[in-house]
Amino acid sequence: MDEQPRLMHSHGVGMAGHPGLAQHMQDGTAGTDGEGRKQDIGDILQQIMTITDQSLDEAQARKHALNCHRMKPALFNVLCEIKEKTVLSIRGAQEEEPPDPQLMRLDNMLLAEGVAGPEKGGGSAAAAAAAAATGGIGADNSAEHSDYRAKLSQIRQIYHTELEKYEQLDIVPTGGGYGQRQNLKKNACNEFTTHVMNLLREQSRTRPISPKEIERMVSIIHRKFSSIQMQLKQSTCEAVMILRSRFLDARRKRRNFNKQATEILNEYFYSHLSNPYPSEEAKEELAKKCSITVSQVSNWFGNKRIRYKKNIGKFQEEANMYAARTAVSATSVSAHGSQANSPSTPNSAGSAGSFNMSNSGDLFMSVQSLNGDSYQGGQVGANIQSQVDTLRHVISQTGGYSDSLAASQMYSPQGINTNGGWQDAPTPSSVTSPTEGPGSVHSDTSN
DNA sequence: ATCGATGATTAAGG
DNA sequence: CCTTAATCATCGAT
Repeated sequence: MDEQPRLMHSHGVGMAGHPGLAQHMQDGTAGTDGEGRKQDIGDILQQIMTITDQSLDEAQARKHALNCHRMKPALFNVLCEIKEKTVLSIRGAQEEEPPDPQLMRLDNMLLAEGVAGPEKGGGSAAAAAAAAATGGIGADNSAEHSDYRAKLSQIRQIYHTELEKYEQLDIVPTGGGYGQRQNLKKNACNEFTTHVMNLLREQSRTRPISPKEIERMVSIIHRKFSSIQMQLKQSTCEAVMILRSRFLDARRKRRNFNKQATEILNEYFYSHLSNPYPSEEAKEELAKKCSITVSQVSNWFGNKRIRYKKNIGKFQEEANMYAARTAVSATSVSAHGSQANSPSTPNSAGSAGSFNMSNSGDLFMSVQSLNGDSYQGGQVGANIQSQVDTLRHVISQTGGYSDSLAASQMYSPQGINTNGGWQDAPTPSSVTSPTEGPGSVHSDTSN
């Protein structure tokens, strides 16, 4: 495009298209004195100003005369050749790049995410509706999943409509570049390409534009559109990734466990406070009871342990409560019941099912805390109170702690000593806690 | 809007 | 794999 003035110049000179103008230009280039040049420019400007005065017919006739000039084809070819050598050789270098690995990666990913592939199912809206309609307990999960799918299909739709615009199909400049195009789908790329092609063909009547050059231009356009496509794919990938992280990252859709599950977990925790490492079976059982996964149980215990250890005081009340509960269920049958043989939690929330006192150490601890503060004793009843009394007695004998501060301090010897935690407990996951040797805990306590 | 509680993830160590 | 410790991101109450 930028060569236009020069080419026009060439035409003017070579073909005498505009006698007056050519004359002056020749004069201008030949003359060396500034005086004459200035005058030439003035003349040229004058002519340019008056060029619109010429009738259209006259211009057309002149153009026609140009086109039909006998020297035109030869000159045209020569000029094309020269242009080929000078201008086009510069950018002939980067042709036919190999398939971009990044593009392939993007394609693969889009395919894997179901964005690029064929539409599946009868429209995801229906699927989403169906999933949402199932309702019930699992509704939360499936609803979010369907929401995810709906969003994904939205992305997918945008992607496809956009992609179609930029897709390039069969623009075949057959033979000499004046060939016919076939199967032209109407989209931005093809429209633009044909437009440019037509424009260049039109101009090739007045400018030296070889068919080869048109072809090259087409390929340049295609490259540009390819890069647009690439960008589209890239941003689609990004969108999918964001969507994924938004919906599939469990952290982001965290739901608190329901109260019952928390109760069960807490009961297990506080009744095994000396060694709160449930075995694999225990975890499975807890998971089943709480309707959560085993790894969620593991997470819960991991979090609980660390948070309990970090701030025991904060958990006192909770500890009291669960310990008291355990104690109640244990004492209410007024028997030192041995464990149920399964690694089950002491008692399932609220029900008077399995009364078991996991170990006396824990009870001891719980009562210590009762001794300390804030326990109102409402539902517990007299037998607990008596135990409190007894233990208070014991405590006062052994340690001499008598105020609420003592309670929190008394927790630590349980197993968490100042040096760091339950670490001297038996190998965590290999111990099925309910079948523990009672003595060990006591010895722990006495430390 | 803010803030503590909480489930999940990550890094480091075994 | 397991753990701990730190951290993230959300929930839920205020």
